[in-house]
Amino acid sequence: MPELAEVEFMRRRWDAALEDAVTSVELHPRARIFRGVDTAALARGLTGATLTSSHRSGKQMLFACGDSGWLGLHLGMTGELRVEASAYPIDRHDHLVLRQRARALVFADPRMFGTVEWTPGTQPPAWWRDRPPEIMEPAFTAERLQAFLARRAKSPLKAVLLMQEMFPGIGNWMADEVLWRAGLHPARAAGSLDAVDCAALHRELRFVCRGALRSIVRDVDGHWADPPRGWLFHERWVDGGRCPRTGSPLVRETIGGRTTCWSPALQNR
DNA sequence: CCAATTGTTATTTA
DNA sequence: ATAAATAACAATTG
Repeated sequence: MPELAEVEFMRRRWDAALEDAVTSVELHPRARIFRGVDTAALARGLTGATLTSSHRSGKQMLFACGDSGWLGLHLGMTGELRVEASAYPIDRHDHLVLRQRARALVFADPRMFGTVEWTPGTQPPAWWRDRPPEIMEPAFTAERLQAFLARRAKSPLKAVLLMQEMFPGIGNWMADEVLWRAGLHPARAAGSLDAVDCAALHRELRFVCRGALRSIVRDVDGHWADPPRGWLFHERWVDGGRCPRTGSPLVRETIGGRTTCWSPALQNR
């Protein structure tokens, strides 16, 4: 479920725990979510440690745990972070529970496509240093975008927008939202865009990321808020959904291996 | 029973 | 060899 802004929402949930010590750790060591992780070292490193800061890059989160180490989390398709009361009993799909004096921090993920990782020591993990620029940052230029599209010339735009190495945080609904706003057909070959199309794509990528972060991160009764009215988001899963701009029927089909919703009347370039 | 799911990666195909 | 397409992962819901 979680894309850029939903991940940011989850990160901020755990910020309630910063500067507090972890008194104990509960986990299911054999859960697939811990594939490749030394769970004994993770439990040892986190017990008694203090969460000192939290970070996000795309859909990846990183929590600094004092001098002890770094906890990396990815929510996959169905992961979530929650804050529960200190006596909260671990539930079936909760894979990692960090207990503090005042609360319990829970990482749950029914489908276990998410990942947990632990890097001991004071230096952040190598993968964190190599993260690509966020779409909102100045380093995400139209020139970089155009060069990337040229290297994926024959792939449909929809598939290319899901590539995290260039578009960190973009997922299925955000990709559809961006292409809809840019008026670009999701099956259009990435290498066929001229400078004008490319500029439009660049502009709408930034618009959708900014708008999603501004709206979704707001807390509404313990859950994230919806994107603004008028966004494709509100129509894309509705049977008989209509394009918010043209009022014409929307179409759903598999493009780039994912269910894609688009407006034939609007996305004709 | 069948198909679907807002993610990523390994494997297969072209 | 490389890029693109597909299967796989796992659980749940309709």
